[in-house]
Amino acid sequence: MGATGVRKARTSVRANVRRVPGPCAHWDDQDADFIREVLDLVGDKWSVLIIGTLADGPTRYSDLADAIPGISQRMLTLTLKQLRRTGLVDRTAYPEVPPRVEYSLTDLGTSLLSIVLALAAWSADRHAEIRRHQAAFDAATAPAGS
Amino acid sequence: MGATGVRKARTSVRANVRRVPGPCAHWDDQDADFIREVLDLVGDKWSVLIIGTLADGPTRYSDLADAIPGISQRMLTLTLKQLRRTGLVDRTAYPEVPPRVEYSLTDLGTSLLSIVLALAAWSADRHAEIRRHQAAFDAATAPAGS
DNA sequence: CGGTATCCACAGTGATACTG
DNA sequence: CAGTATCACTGTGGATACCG
Repeated sequence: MGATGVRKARTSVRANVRRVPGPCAHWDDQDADFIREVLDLVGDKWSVLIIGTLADGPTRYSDLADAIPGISQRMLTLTLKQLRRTGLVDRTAYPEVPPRVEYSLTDLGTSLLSIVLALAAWSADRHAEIRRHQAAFDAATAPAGS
Repeated sequence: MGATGVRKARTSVRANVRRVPGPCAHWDDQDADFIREVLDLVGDKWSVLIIGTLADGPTRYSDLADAIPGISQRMLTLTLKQLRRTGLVDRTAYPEVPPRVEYSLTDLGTSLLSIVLALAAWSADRHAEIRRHQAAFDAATAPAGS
């Protein structure tokens, strides 16, 4: 991997006592924006599903639609375009008739996939614990009323 | 870490040729739902910022509001509640006057933080590359018109 | 101080129909 | 087959005002 690590405190000597408008020790405002961008990209309803599907190899438009039940043509097209714009997926159109178009993960997309996989592992691992917390919280919060 | 790894192909022997309604090799529909839940949680506008700020240690409500410029009281309260419900943050109210309330990351929250940090590192690392792709894509897409 | 309640605007998404 | 166009709906989030 290349130069990893969130850029550290670029702003001179951050005093030992944090002055308020400094967001947190892990990233500065600038980094926070990058994270938000990636989160906006990946946090939408379909991106991760598409990336996961493409991880199996190049896939045709209609196969993607089949592999991801519930997605509309509109959202499939829109999300793919978004993903392409970010450089996460590639599009290859074969000038045949009937037309055939294949989408595939770029290296960038593959590198993101590994993080998504880590998140997936975390989700699966902690899912039960989360459910318990939710149940406990809901029980403690809404015990009023019938 | 406990039993990590996204649960693998529970559905008998998945034929070597993927039959369409199987989403992808990395997770099944069920896992996909878990991921979506976590993504919904973390993909919203403020959760990650709050988690990052709380990573520095227990923080008061008003300090959070100061540390995260632009957040409204409504969203701060709402997001904290959501985070609490999921078991990612703890709330401690001190029965003083004036009232004092501190929020802190739970172990669960801390474990998620490490993944978020990985994502942050990825963002910072690939940011320039992404920007290039976006610029190239936009140039190739909208060259028509003036 | 640490919230809650109400109203409103808008971006994201789905359904449907049409096109190259 | 692989999209695009249009419309309508809904959830998310901002502004503001009020409460314990």
